[in-house]
Amino acid sequence: MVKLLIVDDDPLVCQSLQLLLGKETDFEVLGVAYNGWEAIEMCGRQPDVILMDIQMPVMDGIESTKKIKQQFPGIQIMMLTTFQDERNIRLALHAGAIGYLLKSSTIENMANQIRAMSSGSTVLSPDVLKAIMEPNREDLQELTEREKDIVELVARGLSNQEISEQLYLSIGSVRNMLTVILDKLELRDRTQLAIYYWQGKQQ
Amino acid sequence: MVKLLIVDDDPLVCQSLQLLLGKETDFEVLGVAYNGWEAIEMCGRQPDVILMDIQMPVMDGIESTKKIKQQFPGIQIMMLTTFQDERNIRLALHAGAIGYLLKSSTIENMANQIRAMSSGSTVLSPDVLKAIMEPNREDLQELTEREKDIVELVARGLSNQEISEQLYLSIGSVRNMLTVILDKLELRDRTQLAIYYWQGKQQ
DNA sequence: GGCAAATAGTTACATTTGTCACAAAACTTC
DNA sequence: GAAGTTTTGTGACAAATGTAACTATTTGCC
Repeated sequence: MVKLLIVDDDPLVCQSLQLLLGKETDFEVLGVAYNGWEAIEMCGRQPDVILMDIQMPVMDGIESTKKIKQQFPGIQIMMLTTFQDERNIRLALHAGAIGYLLKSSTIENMANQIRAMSSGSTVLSPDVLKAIMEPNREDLQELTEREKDIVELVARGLSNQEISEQLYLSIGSVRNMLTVILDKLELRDRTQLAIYYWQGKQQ
Repeated sequence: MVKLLIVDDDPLVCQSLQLLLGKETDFEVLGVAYNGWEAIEMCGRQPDVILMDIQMPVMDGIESTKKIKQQFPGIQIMMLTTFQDERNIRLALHAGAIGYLLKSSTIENMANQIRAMSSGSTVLSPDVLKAIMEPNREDLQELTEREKDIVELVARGLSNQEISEQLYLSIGSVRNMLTVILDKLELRDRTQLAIYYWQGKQQ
């Protein structure tokens, strides 16, 4: 029997999840909470799995995930979200969540995902996995095409000389463009640019 | 009903998985293959999910995952492995696998993981997730403690000046140590080091 | 005690990097 | 065709980076 706690500021979401998941014979919904604070208080009831919304008033999903994981490391937490927000994925997983799913899943899928999670496996939507594995191109949009080319090569560890050869440019141009890129992204040097490319904005 | 294909060069593993998973009422084991080639041939039987060993003769799990995903994108592939090899994780996921699990899982857990996968979710062991998200410390072992400290800070984008302040060293020492680090890891500059730290060796 | 490694330092040098000012094609867009 | 952006370039400069040679403590170990 998997004991569940549902945390979402929208009562409608809570109720429908409670109703639908409650129908599964191997699930028991211990209760619902409408914000992070209430969620922490309700951990006394010893749930196995918490389904947690990310955006909530009072205390958001990531904050409360951190707190819960500190006090109750055995509880598995799955973040629920309406869209995949790349920034939050990393934060949530670092906070200790082991699932990150879109609310659009069918109940049957969700139930299977919860079962897999309850044994400790990490469950993600495929998009979410992609977002973790692939470089962060989202904020590179303010760059021109040519600038993006340069970023790619810097992120592979090439020197200005090598970049100029790859792209058939003079070194001076490469350096000028790099200055513009660093300025646009508010970074200081190529190393920070490479880190940004692969890791995204720090905190 | 989830239709399965089991691929492993060890007949014992194949047989026991076939026997144990076959007991689940919602699973049907379509067959077993002993290498990547056979696996591709057997995809004609239209499995939903393939459980695939990584190390196999003739054609390994990653190669055949790539091929299968090209020809049959709808088939979900879960890699099975006896230990978590950080290098293979990325390769397997890039090849198109959406699960990466240790063979040591119980059959019940494995069944739940397969069910979650069959709906398209990615399922990973928590260690595996950690390996993807956390920096690659494996080959940093040949460095001394102090050198690792420096690597950490370079990988956060700090300048030599800033590193020397953080660690209470002279800039000269930082630069000397960095030279040694780059030499040990066969890298050229701090940017390549940062990339290596976050991304690991480029294939 | 002696040896090896790790830690920390200095000085000097060559190279790379990043910035700035300025400019000229090439390309869109109105 | 005028205006604005993108792309490309030069030259000069300051700062940061990486390397090399050499030294001095400290630490752990046989």
